[in-house]
Amino acid sequence: MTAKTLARYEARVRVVKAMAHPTRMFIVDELSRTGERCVCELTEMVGADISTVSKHLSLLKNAGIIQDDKRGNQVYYSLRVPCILDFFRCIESVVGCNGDGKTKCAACR
Amino acid sequence: MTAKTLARYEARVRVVKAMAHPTRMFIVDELSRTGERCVCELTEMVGADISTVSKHLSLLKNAGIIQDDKRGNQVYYSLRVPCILDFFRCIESVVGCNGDGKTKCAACR
DNA sequence: TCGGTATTTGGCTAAAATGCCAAGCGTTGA
DNA sequence: TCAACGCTTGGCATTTTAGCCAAATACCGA
Repeated sequence: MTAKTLARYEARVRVVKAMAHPTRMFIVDELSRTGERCVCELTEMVGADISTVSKHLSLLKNAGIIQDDKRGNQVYYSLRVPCILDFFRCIESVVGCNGDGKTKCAACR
Repeated sequence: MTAKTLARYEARVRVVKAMAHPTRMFIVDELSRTGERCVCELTEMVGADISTVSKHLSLLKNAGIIQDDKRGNQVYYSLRVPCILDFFRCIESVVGCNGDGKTKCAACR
């Protein structure tokens, strides 16, 4: 594996890792359905400490998946790249595809 | 977030986490292009200890992404779910989409 | 049966990820 | 001006992940 090839995989991994947590996945899913949410709303939905949620949001933002918009003393987050929505379809396909060749699986043709 | 909702995200996370490593992502990509590879072939391509690669393969297998086929004293691995291929397209879309509304991005419409 | 090859597993150390509390900061409204 | 609110950041303990070596296991050919 060349350095260049490795770099390409590392770029992908940054995005994938950002999604590799139940709370963060929930947040992205929630933002995809409601457009935007402030930190306190997400915190209540998630049920964790607000500092924890804030760090999850920061991580998603650094990965380029969400963006923030400060309004008053609140910060609203929303998806930065609509394409991230396809991500869930992809994952769900794998989750629901048991590979036996019989089960219906959207992505398995 | 209900227990049921959490469970759904955790199922997704298991798949996503399995892909969240450069070596494992490379392996899946390689298998998608060549059909199957034995452990020693992948080990040489990756350039890590064979035990390390073996553990990565075990992890991918447990996530339901790849399957193994023992033949002689070698073990050949291949993709178990073809739908995992869409995964790369999705990620690549996010990686290549800077969200400025100008850049071309397959998934961003 | 024995040595050699291919792979997995156990053990261990180092690094990264999580989550809470406490402290810091900017904004709003008295 | 100041107290309250919303959020972020620093610090710290705990858990998870990664990767190497060594040992164990499985199979092949002589």
